[in-house]
Amino acid sequence: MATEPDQAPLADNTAQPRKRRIAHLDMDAFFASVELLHYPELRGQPVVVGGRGIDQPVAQADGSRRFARLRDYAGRGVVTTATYEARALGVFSAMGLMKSAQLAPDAILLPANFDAYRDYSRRFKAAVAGIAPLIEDRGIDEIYIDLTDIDEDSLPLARRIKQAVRDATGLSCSIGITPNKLLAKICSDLDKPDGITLLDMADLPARIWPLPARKINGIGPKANERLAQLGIKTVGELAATAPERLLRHFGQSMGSWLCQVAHGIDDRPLKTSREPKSISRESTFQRDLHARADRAELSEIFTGICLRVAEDLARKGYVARTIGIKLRYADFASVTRDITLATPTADGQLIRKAAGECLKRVPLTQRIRLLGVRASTLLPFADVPARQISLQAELPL
DNA sequence: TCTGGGGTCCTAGGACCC
DNA sequence: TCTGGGGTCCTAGGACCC
Repeated sequence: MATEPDQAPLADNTAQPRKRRIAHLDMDAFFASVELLHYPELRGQPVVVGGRGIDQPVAQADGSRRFARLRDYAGRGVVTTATYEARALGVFSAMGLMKSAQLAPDAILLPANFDAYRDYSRRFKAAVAGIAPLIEDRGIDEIYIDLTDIDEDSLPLARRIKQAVRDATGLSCSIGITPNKLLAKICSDLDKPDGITLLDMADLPARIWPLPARKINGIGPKANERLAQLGIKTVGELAATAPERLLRHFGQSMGSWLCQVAHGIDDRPLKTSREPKSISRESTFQRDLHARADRAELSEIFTGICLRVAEDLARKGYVARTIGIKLRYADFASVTRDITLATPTADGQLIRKAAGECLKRVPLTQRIRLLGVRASTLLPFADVPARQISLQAELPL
C-alpha cells in the first residue's frame, strides 16, 4: 500500500525543501596549464597545444629546452588549447594550426599529452569530491557539483574548492554557483581565469540577459544564426520574444526549450554516473586517399582502426551490437553507415568484417580525408552469456 | 592554409508488429 | 475493401559539446 503524502510525519511536511545550489567548475586553459607545470619557463608566453606528430621539446647542451614554433608547423592539426597569451593574439580551440600560425607565428607549439591530462583530471576531481561528493563528470576539464546539502555559504565554499584543486594540481579553475546547471555553466565562464561567480534568479536581467544567446550551452552556430535572422542576439531578446514565435520557428521541442533557458529555468538533475553509449575511433589522413589508387594503404588503416575499437571495447568491458563507419570526403562532406548484428561482439576481425560491409554501401569515387569506426548499442560484457557473443568463427551477414 | 577526435542527443522515415 | 493508430527497432544525418 502506498503511503499518502499527508500521512507523512509532521517533520517532513514542515521541512522546507532546500534551494538547489549547483556549481560548475571549469579548469582554466587546462591542457596548456598542465604543460606549463612541466615547462615553467614558458609561463607568460603564447603557447598552443595541438597537432599530431609534434616533436617533444628537445633538451639543449646548456640545459635549456628547444621548443617548436607554430610557424614551423605543416599539417592538418587543430589547436586543442591555447594559453591566454595566445588567445590574446586571436588563437582559439579548434582553429587550424596553419591558420593560427598566421596569427601567432612565434607561439610555442607543444604536442598533446593526454595521459598527463587524464592524470591531472583525476586529481582535481578527487580533490573536489573530498569536499562535495555529488559530481557530474562533464569531460576531462569540467564538472558540475551539487552543493545543495552542504552547510556553508557559497563564497567560502567556492574558495575552499578552488584551494583544494590548487593544492592537488597546482592549477587554477573558475567556478559558477547558481540555482541550476544551465546558469552555473554560463557563470563559470564570466570571470575566467581563476574566478568565482555567484548568481541567483534575481540577478538574471542584469547579469544574464545582456549576454549573447550563443553563451547558452546548447545554442551552437546554427541555432545562433537562425536566432540572429529573427533579430535575436542576446538572451534578453530571446526572453522578450513571444513564445508562439519561437515555437513557430523552432518547433515544439526546441521552441519551448529556448523559452525556458532564456528565463534561466533548468530542472535537470546531475548525472552522477553513466554508461557509455558508443565507442569510436577515427583518423584524418595526412593527405586525401582514393579508394582504388590507395587501396592497400586505406585497407591497412581501416583494419587498424577496427582493431583499436576492439581493444577499447575489451579494455572497457563492453560488447557492441551495432558497428558503423564514418567517411569524410575531400570536400568535407561526411557519410555514415551502420549495421546491427544478431549477436554482440568485441572481436576485431568481426568488427572489421561488419565495417567492411558498411563500406560497400558508401560511394567511393571522391577522395577520402577521414575514416572512422564506431561501436554502439553497447552491453556490459559481464551481462551477456558467453554463447550469445559472436567470436571470429561465424558472422551472420 | 581549410577545418582533430572523442562523444551525446535529437529527428525522421521505413519496417514490422499488434 | 478501406483505413486506423501506437510502439519499437533500425538506419542516416545533423547539431552540439569538450
